Amino acid sequence: MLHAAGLFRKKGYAATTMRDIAREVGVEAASLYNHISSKQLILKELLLEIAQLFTEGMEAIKAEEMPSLKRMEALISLHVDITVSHTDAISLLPNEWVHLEEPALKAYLKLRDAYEKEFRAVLDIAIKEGQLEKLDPDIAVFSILSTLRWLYSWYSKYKDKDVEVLKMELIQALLYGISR
Amino acid sequence: MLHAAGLFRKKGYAATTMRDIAREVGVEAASLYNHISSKQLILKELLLEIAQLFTEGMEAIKAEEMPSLKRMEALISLHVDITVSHTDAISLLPNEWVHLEEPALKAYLKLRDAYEKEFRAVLDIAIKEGQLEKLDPDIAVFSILSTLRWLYSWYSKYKDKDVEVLKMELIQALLYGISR
DNA sequence: TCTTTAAACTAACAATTGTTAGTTTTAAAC
DNA sequence: GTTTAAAACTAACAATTGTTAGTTTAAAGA
Repeated sequence: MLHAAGLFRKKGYAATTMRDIAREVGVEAASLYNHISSKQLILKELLLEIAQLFTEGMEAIKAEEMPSLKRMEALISLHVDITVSHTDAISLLPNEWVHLEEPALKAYLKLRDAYEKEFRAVLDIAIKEGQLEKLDPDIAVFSILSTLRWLYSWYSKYKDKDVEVLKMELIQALLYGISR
Repeated sequence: MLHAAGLFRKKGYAATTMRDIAREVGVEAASLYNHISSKQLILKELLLEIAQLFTEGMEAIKAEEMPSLKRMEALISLHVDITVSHTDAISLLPNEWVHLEEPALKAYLKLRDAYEKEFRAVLDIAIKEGQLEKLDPDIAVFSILSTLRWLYSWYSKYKDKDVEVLKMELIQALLYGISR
């Protein structure tokens, strides 16, 4: 599973063969089927696991009582935590989900869209409360999420970076950089 | 070529077959070979054309005399212009370049790395001149480029948006949002 | 109208794909 | 030491892949 994630990241789902994965594991391709029932299922489990982590993280943050700006900070922390702990798998979110087949595709998109909607809701409140510069919320949410989505590739080059420092710097750049 | 770009974007290079492209064009797969000599060459031409556009744009901006902050603005405009005029092809830059074979791969990476280096140099000067908040330049360049890279997917949802307005908003969010 | 050239077609190829069937090995439980 | 179950193996399959060869059609120039 971890081997597959690394290969999917490096070559993409479609270009990764079961024989590639098997070679990485040190086994013949057919032997993989004693452990998983299809290539497609590997992708599904990887993507839905990450999506689940985000969904649960969002639930926890919504449940806790705090100012909306602190909520934004918590969301950024959440992205950093998942990126650090699941670097390969999270790299599949931006693009490889297109290879999901139904019904997994619908399930994944449902989680993703719900997450984005809630992310945006938190940002909207922060803007409405006047805690962030008055700028197009569309642009703001897109800009912040772009950076957080791409974080995995940046993090791979700075693996020794302290995670808490990274969180602070991102919070600074993405939130307080544009706060008044 | 444009058909191929659209399919590569939607399904990825590896998962797009020559028969897919042919169907889109309204022709049999073998007929494509009267016009291009291989699938790989389509990818190479698409990616290197975009890389060339960025390289030339950077050249032009470097050649002109202006304050470093205006230079950053010009770079953002460049990204927006290329994104708007080549939305499908630019979507291949973040991931699909991994399917380039040598020697095209080296050529592409050379252009990309040179561009990023020069982008970073412009930002460094702006920071050194005290025109931008004092923050980790690594994070700043990563954050700005992430947003600009993902712009194509955002733009696809807001195709009717005025391009000049979009440029201004992005400049505001990415630069003056963090200026002092 | 005839010739020529570009571009379409059909048919097929060799290689690679995900996956299955059937068999042998490994290793833990008794 | 035997039994049992998990997990490896070899061999093969049907489908799909990029691409080539050879042929027919379309269209433009003479």
